[in-house]
Amino acid sequence: MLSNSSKYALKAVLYLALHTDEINKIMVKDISERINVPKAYIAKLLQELSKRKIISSTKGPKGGFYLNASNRNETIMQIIEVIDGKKKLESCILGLEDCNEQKPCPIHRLISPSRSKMITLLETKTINDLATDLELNKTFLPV
Amino acid sequence: MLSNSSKYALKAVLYLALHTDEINKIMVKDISERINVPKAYIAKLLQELSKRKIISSTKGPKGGFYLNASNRNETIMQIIEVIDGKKKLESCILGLEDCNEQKPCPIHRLISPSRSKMITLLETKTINDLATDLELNKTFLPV
DNA sequence: ATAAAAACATGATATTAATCATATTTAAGA
DNA sequence: TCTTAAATATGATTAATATCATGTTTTTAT
Ligand code: FES
Ligand code: FES
Repeated sequence: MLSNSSKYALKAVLYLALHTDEINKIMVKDISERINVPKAYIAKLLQELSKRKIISSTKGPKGGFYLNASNRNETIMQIIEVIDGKKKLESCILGLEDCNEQKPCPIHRLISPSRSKMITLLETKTINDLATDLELNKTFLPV
Repeated sequence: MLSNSSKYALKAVLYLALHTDEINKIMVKDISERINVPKAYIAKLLQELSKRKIISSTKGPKGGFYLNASNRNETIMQIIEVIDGKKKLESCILGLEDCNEQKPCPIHRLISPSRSKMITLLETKTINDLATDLELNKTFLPV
């Protein structure tokens, strides 16, 4: 469903949501340790997210990664899109070129409603929404 | 979501459902051509499915692969399980060791109901069900 | 100005999944 | 019973992901 890279990216961004802001930044070494993902690997992902303005960063001493208010309103899907590309979730489950109601493959109707629901949720929920759940201990983000 | 291998396997089994029985078998070379999957690749998958009794086969001249009545009542999920393993669909989308309601990850509640629905359907629908839809032109299986 | 600390850019290696190849076994038919 | 046509078993190669490494640029503080 999601690549390892997307999972890691999502974890990292949620960690940033809980522990950073414009004042309190965190560097890749610390993120890596806290979410238990290899430093060089998560660094590459964070750099990509930063380039696409999903997260923020500043170089140099006292620099690091963080989320600003605008970043917090990005949706889950935007992260997934940057890392995995959009088609991955929407493509035909049997690998048909294009997935639609007019010429559905044998399992299209079985999974399409559930999948659409899922996609809509991922497109709607923001980083902030998930961070709030975590803060209220409604959900958990183990290492 | 599904591996390439599972997709191919599913296509192949559906093709068998439409075009074979105990009398009329088909050999791997022909399946390969009709579903547009490399011969050596689909051969390996069919052999695995045959070993697990999801499909039937006989060796030697006039031999080939086919579905018997019992095969037709296998569910979609059984095919996926043989090829991909069950955990692939049920595992936590963030890669958490175990996915459950007690300690849900931040997106568990977003996707869990849809995913459960999907899994139930895959566990319920049989090869025969899908083949019937195809025969009635309710669904399509392009190459 | 300069040194140090951080992200950034780029590329190399390792692991896994996808694909291909081939020798062996089994069954049908002459 | 011998030849041939098929699946079967096993392994090799290739391609895609995941992982790691390192030099470059920017910024802060001396
Ligand atoms: S056509 Fe296959 S999932 Fe939509
Ligand atoms: S705990 Fe992550 S999807 Fe269930």
